[in-house]
Amino acid sequence: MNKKEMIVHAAIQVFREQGIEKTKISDIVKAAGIAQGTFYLYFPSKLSLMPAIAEVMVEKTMTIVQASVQESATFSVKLEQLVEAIFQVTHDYHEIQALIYSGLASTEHLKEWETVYAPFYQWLSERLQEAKEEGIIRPSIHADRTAKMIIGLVESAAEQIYLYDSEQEDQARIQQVEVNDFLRHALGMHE
Amino acid sequence: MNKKEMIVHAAIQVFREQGIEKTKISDIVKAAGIAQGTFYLYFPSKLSLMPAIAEVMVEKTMTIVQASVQESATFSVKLEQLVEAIFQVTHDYHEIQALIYSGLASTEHLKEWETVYAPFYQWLSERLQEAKEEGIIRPSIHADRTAKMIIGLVESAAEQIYLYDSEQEDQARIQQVEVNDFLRHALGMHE
Amino acid sequence: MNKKEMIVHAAIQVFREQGIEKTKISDIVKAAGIAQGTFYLYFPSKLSLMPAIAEVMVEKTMTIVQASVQESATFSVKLEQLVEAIFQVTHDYHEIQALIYSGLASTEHLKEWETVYAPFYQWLSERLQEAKEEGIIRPSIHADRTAKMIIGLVESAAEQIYLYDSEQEDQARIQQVEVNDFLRHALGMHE
Amino acid sequence: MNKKEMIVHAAIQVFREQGIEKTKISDIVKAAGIAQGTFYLYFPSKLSLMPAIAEVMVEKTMTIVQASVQESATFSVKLEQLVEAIFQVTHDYHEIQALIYSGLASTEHLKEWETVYAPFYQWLSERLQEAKEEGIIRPSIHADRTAKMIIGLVESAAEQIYLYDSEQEDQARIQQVEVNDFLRHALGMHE
DNA sequence: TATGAATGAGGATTCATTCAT
DNA sequence: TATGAATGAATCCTCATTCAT
Repeated sequence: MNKKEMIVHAAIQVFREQGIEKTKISDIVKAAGIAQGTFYLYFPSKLSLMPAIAEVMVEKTMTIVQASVQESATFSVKLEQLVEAIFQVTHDYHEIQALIYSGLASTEHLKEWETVYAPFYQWLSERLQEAKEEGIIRPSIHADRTAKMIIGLVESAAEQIYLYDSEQEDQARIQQVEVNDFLRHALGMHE
Repeated sequence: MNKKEMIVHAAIQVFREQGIEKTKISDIVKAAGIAQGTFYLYFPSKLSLMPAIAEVMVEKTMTIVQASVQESATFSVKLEQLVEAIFQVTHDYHEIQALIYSGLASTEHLKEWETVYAPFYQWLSERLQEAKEEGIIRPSIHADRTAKMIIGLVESAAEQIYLYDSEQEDQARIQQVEVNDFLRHALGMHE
Repeated sequence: MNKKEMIVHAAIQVFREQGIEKTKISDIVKAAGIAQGTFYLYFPSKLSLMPAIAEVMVEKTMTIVQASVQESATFSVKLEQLVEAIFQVTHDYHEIQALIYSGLASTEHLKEWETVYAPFYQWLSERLQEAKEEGIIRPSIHADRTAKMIIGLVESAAEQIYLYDSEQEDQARIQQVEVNDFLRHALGMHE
Repeated sequence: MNKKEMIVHAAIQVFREQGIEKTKISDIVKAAGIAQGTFYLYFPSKLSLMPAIAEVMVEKTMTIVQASVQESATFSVKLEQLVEAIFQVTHDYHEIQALIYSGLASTEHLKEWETVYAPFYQWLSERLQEAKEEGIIRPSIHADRTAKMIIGLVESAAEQIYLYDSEQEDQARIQQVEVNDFLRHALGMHE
């Protein structure tokens, strides 16, 4: 892992522990095990870390999603596995997701959001397209748009749980079932 | 408009222009046309503004929603009008929504989120309950949870538009249709 | 004495003691008995102090010159008194003069030099003009130019002493005599 | 040109462009086209460059002076040629002269000033001595002191021009005539 | 209530200098 | 000799907060 990656990973860790506002650059470098000045060789400011962090987070998500979703499963199961994976990532990293969101939103890095999320959107879009061709979901589904909508919906549903009821695992289970049900109907799935 | 409101409105304006992080209290008081010290007569800190801002925003949203949704309309139409209203508010205030989100999320004001959004959730939950009782939507719908899910979905769908395609009104139209379609199926509406 | 003046005087004192380079803003504020931040209410940087310091120094010089030079004295004596005064000021403040020079020279404040020195130049120019009219100095003297030349010459002669022989008062005496002699001839004075 | 000279010349160039204070060693090495660490193989610090720069400047001056002043000319003409040469050098390098002055003055390198200027002072002192022996200038002239005084006077007169009227060549001409006149009288030259 | 100059702790940032390669 | 990434002490500067008026 090179220095830049070390900084990003240290930042994720520290941000999770104490939030962005309260995190000093000195905390990040301490966690990364590098000198104060070294930070500035790679990033001009704290906020400029955000796109790099977002990228890592989406990669993590993709990794978990791809590990969770079995190629051989039916689309219906795949969808459940996707929801499961997103709830999982949100559970593990919900502080970070809020941070990324605000970090990207509050800066000029907005445009990078699309780029960063692109592989995730694309992956789901392809799965939807297949399902549509197999007649498993209603033909009126527009794969690209629906992919974004589903990811948005599931993330927001998952965040709601950990936002308010951060301890209650039960709530997560119930919410997840509800989301699956909601999606199945929304997509017009039969069986 | 009293001083407290002046501060809140000045803050919304300045936050929209330069983001939360880059905004100093001195910027806010300058915009509000008051003295530095006066701020502290009304708010103990910059972040304590957030719930007040969120409240104003949700009020704006509720006002628009209630103005848009006709009591006499069918549930199906009501739902469309709700989507329309949320897209509208998001269009006008999408920067602020990100700010509120990050502002509430990054502080200890998290708990207030629920309070602030409560009237909106409740309003939709009641509409869903009615529709369920009238047999217009599937009986398996859990009104409270679904209300949150719908608002989350519609907001995230609307934000996606204004995040990337902030100028393209057409995109908004198409996305809106898609959302309506998605919701109708998800709720299991017949007719 | 207002805060701005307090800062300028503290800066002069500290610069004399330890030089510009080695002086931290924190040293200046400590000497001025004010808080760190207060400095920045009045000056944006250390170098921006220079014109203000130069002004004070020229005022000091003018004060000493005017106290030393008797209105009733002959021009010849006035000139000697002027030389005496400049050697005096240079003796007391030679560190500062180098600082002012480099401080003004190394920044964009060059134009202010003229303004700051103007009253001194003018005072001598008027004396020269009088002497010319009285036939005490040669008629070919151009009062304005010669005033600057004399001040430049005497300052540089005085600095040379304190630059190299900073302790040797004798050297100063001899150099002063030499300068007076030089000037008397240069001006074509017959007593 | 060896590395040491490359560094000195790069430093002169960068100092002229942005002043001493604002110049980082990294700027100098960039201009010199060498690596950061290489600087320290030749100079222990930024300020230790100053004597080397001063030396180069005095060499330049001496070269111009020696090229301008004809051995065969009368002392009167030699003096004019000297003034001409100093005005020339000041015109070309007045920023640097201020820098050297402040650079040498603000450090512990003060003693080196004498060394660096020595050949120039000595050259003029010898010319004055000759003129004195030939009875061309008044016998009361002290060659060594007067040499320093003259160089100080001419440099300060020249700087005044380029400090304020950096574009006005006419001013330089007039000032030069005045200086020559002033010197001729000061030295008590007949013929 | 309202003011705004003053505060000073906190943290960002710089940059001369080092040293393993 | 030459390199340039890494260092971290030194210092700048900000800005939330206070308080005398």
